[in-house]
Amino acid sequence: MPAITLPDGSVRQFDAPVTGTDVAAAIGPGLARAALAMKLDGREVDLSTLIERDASIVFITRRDPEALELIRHDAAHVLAEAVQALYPGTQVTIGPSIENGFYYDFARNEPFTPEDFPAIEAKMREIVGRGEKFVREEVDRDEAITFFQDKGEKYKAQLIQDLPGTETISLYKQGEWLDLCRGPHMRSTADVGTAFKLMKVAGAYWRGDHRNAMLSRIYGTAWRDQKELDAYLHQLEEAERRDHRKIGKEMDLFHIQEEAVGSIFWHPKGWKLYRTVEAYMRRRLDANGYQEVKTPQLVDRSLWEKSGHWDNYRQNMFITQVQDEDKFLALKPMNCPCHIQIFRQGMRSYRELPLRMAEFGSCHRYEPSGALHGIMRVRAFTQDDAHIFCTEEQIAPETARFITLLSQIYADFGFPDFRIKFSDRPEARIGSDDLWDHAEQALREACAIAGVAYELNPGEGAFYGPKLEFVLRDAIGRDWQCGTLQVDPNLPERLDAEYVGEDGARHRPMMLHRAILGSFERFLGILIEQYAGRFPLWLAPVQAVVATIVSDADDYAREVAAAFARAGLAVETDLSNQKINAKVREHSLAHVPVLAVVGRKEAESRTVALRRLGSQAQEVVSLDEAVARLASEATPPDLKPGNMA
RNA sequence: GCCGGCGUAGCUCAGGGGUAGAGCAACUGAUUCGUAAUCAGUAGGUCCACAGUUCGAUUCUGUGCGCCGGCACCA
Repeated sequence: MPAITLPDGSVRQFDAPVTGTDVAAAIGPGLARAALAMKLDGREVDLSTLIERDASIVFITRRDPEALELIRHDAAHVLAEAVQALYPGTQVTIGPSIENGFYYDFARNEPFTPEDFPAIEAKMREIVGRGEKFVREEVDRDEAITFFQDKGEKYKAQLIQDLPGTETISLYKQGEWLDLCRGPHMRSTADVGTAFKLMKVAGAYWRGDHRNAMLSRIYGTAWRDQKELDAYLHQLEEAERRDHRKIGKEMDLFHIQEEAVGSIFWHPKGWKLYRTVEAYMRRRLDANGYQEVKTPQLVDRSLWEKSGHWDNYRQNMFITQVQDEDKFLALKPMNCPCHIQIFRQGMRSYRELPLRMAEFGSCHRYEPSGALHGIMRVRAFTQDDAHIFCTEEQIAPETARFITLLSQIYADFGFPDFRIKFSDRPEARIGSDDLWDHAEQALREACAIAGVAYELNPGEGAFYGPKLEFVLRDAIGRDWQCGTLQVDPNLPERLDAEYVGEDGARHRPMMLHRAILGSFERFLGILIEQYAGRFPLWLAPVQAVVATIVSDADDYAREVAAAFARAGLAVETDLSNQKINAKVREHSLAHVPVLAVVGRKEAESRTVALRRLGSQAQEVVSLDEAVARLASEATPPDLKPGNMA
């Protein structure tokens, strides 16, 4: 007879097997109404699950974080039913809950369009309104396969076929409609509520494999209530406003045009921003024991053959041939082979290790057209690349040192939070298990030393070694890998890098590929979105505009601008024949952080009226004080007094 | 690369089988004004490219290119 333990530690005895529904009802009518599902001994299950033995229960109500996932998963089922009701002959495949919502992949000859959404949403509301109970049914595997095959649902039949033989096959019914599903579900379709919205249609490969058929995916978002849904939609709108492509245009930072797809035309202001970031990075690297180098763009095929890129990466490389010559040169897609060439010059000693070789390396990769995205994913980019040549014992301390540097740099750019993914050995790999054990252990150790947490990304390491990936999130919620650190024993081997050890013998160094920004292009895109174009003063490409109220102040305005410029500030003047209101508006829209307004009063008293972006307030200060204050604020974080690296 | 959508002035967009329109920006003139748009005027277009249908295509059809959203890719 089951004894049920509740989260508060209390125990309830039942003299016959009970369901979660029974237990909730026994506790009280409020809970009976609110409970959507439960955790039975830690496992999420339907409320209707029969409990025959002693167990602990935690009920899941709409308030709980787990509820969102249930709502979204159930919404996917409701979407599938609605689509099959409206478009007979459509096959269902899978429909999971995802961050912020859900999707369902359908197989249908006609693709869906957003014009179909109102009808589908109406049908979904109807299904939710009916409040059909979700009923779980466990079935025999072969019967289930036959059942779905007879229905013409060949994808579902295949799914079951490929499930491991030990897996229980369960179906969930909602009224007449049913779907293969592991569960759990809430009580009925009514629990989905009405705070959902279909968002977009997309193509997606069956089972995520590009060799398979392309299915029609419908994305939706679903929330606990209308308020949450509205907030989410509002957040999306806000994110769109921050899109770096839009702001890049508004602030005149860069453009891309058809004749150079995937490459960026940096405009003066954009390039100023780029140079600010580059100069900062260079100072940080210099202060951290890196040696900067510069290596060739065009490198003969033979080096790529030795490095293995010619065999494994050629389809992504831009290859050139000079007229009348039989030689193939390739634009480098990465810098590592070139860095090894520098390492190989002369004889290296163990005393030189760890040797940290950095390059702002211009790389070209022929990325698939569909991968291109503004300045975040391009074909011509500049990595803040470095390779650390070291011994096996130095992997952990060097990695820890790297993480510390990276954290400092991300913090300076306004990203105190980032995610670390630890990718360990993949199926297809080279190198002994012993070597992998060592390398993985070293990375784990480094994370421990640096005091950072990571998530495991199993099997996602490079074929030659494990890696850490450092991920930042853009305004629209997309994740971008920026930093990386990869352990590579392979390339030094292939390209024959060696050093003389303490023992007088020759040894292979380890190589750590590492980047912090990833590429300047991607990182600047993320920076633009992070600040929505309202950069902190040290990053802003135009730091101040001196604007006049009357033309009598023109001379003084020029004087103010000259004083600002002498203090190293990027300053412009606006002597145009416009009202101050118009000037304020114009430069605010251009995201200029400081507006220094001068009229007759300021010219006479040798002051300026400072107005900061995003504030209505103005502060009148003396010219000298304005210069001192702004110059100090515009100092890059690594050059601030007391903050030197 | 694949699926879908889109491509009209510098920008944001409207329109539509009879060779195009708005607002902002630009330019000219007037205005000298105290913190988010002063007024008036002028100029600006191979309606992405090519082919087809048509008396006639920017509009319809096809192909290509590019962009956007996904998917796949991302040493």
